[in-house]
Amino acid sequence: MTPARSRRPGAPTRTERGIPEATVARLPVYLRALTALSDSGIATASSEDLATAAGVNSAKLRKDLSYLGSYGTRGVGYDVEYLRYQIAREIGVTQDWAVVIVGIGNLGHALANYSGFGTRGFRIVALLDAAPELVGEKIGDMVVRDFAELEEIVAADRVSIGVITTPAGPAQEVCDRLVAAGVTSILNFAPVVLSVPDGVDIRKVDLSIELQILAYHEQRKSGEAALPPVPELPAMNGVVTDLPSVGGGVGA
Amino acid sequence: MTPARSRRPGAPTRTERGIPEATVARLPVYLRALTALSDSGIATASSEDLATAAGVNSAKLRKDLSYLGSYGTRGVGYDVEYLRYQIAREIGVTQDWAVVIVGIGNLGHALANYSGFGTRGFRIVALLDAAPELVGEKIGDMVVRDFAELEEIVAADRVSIGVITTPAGPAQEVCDRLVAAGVTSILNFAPVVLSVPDGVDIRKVDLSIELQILAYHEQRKSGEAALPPVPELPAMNGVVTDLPSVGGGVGA
DNA sequence: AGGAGCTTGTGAACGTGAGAACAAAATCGA
DNA sequence: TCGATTTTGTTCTCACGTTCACAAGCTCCT
Repeated sequence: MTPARSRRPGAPTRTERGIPEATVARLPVYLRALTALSDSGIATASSEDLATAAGVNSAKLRKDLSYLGSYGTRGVGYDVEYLRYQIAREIGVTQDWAVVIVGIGNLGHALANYSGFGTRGFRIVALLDAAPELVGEKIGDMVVRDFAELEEIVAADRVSIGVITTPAGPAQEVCDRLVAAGVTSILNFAPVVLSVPDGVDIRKVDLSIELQILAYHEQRKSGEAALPPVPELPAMNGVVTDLPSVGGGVGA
Repeated sequence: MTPARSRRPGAPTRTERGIPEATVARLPVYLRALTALSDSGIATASSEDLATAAGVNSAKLRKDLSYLGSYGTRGVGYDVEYLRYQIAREIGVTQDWAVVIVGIGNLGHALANYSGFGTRGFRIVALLDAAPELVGEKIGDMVVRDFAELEEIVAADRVSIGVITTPAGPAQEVCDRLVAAGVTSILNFAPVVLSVPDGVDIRKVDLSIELQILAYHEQRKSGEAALPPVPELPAMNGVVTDLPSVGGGVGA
């Protein structure tokens, strides 16, 4: 065997850059699992414990964490509080991010009422809508303001994250205005593909797509033998195609 | 060369099984793009056109479509209506799927009010909540019913898809009840990892995770040089860890 | 003090997905 | 009728992500 007593050429140099995207997407899940363990009074957890709590494979979890650094102790596990802080810092939720929500329809309302933003990494600084009948409405301790005030608000509060909960129609225009105002991250609930310049991050949440993916698998389960044959240029009655936005309210 | 005049050993046998998961997740996007093209009165589209509308690479789109069969015409493109029908059929939205929503808090309200389910592949058959003060409330043309009626409703309406919009606490219990009642696909908005038996599909939509992913990239953009050094077992004041559910309302 | 027993961190194998490139097939014009 | 042009369907290659398996390293017990 003769295990070459490990002495790497260069220092390990914590990667600090280049965490795989798939790993980034799981870090918030680990953070939540760690919080749950912490609330249960558990001070130390093995990768197996953590993996179970987060619903993933333990090898994957260990590899994911290894991108952040070596925060565990062999033979023992991870210190829950310490690891929790490290992940929170890596994600960036040890500071508060200012957020605006555009489009105060049903979904915008729901997000605005959501009473957990203030002290938890994200701070809603404005609810915006272009419909005059909505402007001035009170939601929780906030008031809906006119979409025209966007630029002013973004500049004043250093807003970097925008949430779009408008219908599909005005979404691209709203997006363009957000980007022009200086927002560099967008969470889009409208059922459209938004185009943004390089340097702007965009993520999409789409209820209808999620349901359709479930429907596909559901059909596979129940319909095994009942699949209709492939029709040749069929009668097109009752073709189902799309689901409109959950949000609503911003006019042109 | 001697191109063996294509005559495959067996019939081409449309795969009919084994469409890659990544492709399945994009089919609804293509469906939406096709609907948009159709609404614009466009009868034929090339893979390039479609790819632009769907926000993907044209080679990827062609490969995705090839899993469904050969529905295009070389030198011409795709018949919009025909392809739209084929994708809708493959996904399974040419039929209606019965859906129940459990947890009529802010988000549950928003989804219930969402006026696009009826004629579009999914039909909400019940809104359920365990809180007595919510039961009986009218939302649109539906009435909130008691969660205790779940089993009866699932059996009567052949419900196969359940949407969970409760807080984290009761989510697993609600999930277990749904599964026991016969639901085999679940869309979960509660911020917990749900465990389900084999054969049950589950998908998760999580606002706080999406925001945290954006925050990570945002920090990378703005914080380049401002990253604090790694502290050794730091003071844990103000650590941000998690965001509670958007939904709410189901009591134990 | 030394060995037994755990658990992390990581190298290597494997599988899936993305993109480039091109042959096959269809239309259109001469 | 035949060649030029267009666009699909598919093959090949590369990159990424997942999982296995194990050496390194830590603690605890004797």
